[in-house]
Amino acid sequence: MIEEHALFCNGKHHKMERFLEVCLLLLLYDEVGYGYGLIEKLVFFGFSEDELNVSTLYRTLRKMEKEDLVTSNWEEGGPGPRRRIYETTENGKNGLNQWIQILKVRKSRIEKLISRYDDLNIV
Amino acid sequence: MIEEHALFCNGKHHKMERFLEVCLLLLLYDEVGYGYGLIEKLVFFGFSEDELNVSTLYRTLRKMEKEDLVTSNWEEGGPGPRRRIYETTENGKNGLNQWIQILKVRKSRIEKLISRYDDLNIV
DNA sequence: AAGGACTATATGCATAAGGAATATAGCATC
DNA sequence: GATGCTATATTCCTTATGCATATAGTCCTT
Repeated sequence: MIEEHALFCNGKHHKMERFLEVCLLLLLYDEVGYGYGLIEKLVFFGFSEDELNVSTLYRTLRKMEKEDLVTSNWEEGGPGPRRRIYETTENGKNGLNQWIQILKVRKSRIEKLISRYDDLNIV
Repeated sequence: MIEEHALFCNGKHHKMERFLEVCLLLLLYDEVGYGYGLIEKLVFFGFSEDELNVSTLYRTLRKMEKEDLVTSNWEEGGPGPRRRIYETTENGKNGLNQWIQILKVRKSRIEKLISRYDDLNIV
């Protein structure tokens, strides 16, 4: 019984499409960052450290670089392993603006659905 | 320039994952429905008639039936082509309850992101 | 009644997002 | 120099979804 429900709502497929990408654009808007370090900052947006997939993060950053939303450089000196430091491009900043509009639409759709659900008056 | 931004935010990939599925569960919660007819009702949730992909709709309904979230029967009599009439199962109703919780989380994440974006004070 | 328009459902092909596992490599510390 | 940690990268796979196309019955018009 419970297992069936778990089956329905299980897994990791509750991410909003490209939401990670938008979070990254926002985090990099006014300060640079690197892959591993960004993970901690993503907690702010509700990503738990184990929920967030490291490979997804790196793949996303590289993809965003290809699309000229961010650029990267290897860190000069510094302790520990080398870090690839990312920063947002102008193009990325414009893209963020547009994504915010899209997210507002998403939000209002969710609100509509929830309020209609509440109207059902389920016991 | 504008084209590049369009490139970033173009296409149809701004759907929330499995959002359609949840809308269908809600629409079928207290009254039955069939594929084509559900399209009109989905407008309520922000799906424009051309935005909504018909094949996606039918495929989604069939998938939900496989997962025992809905059941279907061919309509008896009635004018026009035969319709496959869907209704929600108990399992589907429980699933909806769970999805609502997930959507509340999604919503709060979006809100957090938007408010942080507003804090940037972009001209 | 033949043709065309419309309703309704279904399927094959392709792409994109993202998870799991694994690989590589430098640095730290003992 | 062996072990463990930090950091980045890649391969394989599944899922969600769009586009195009197929099928078939009904209705309307001439």
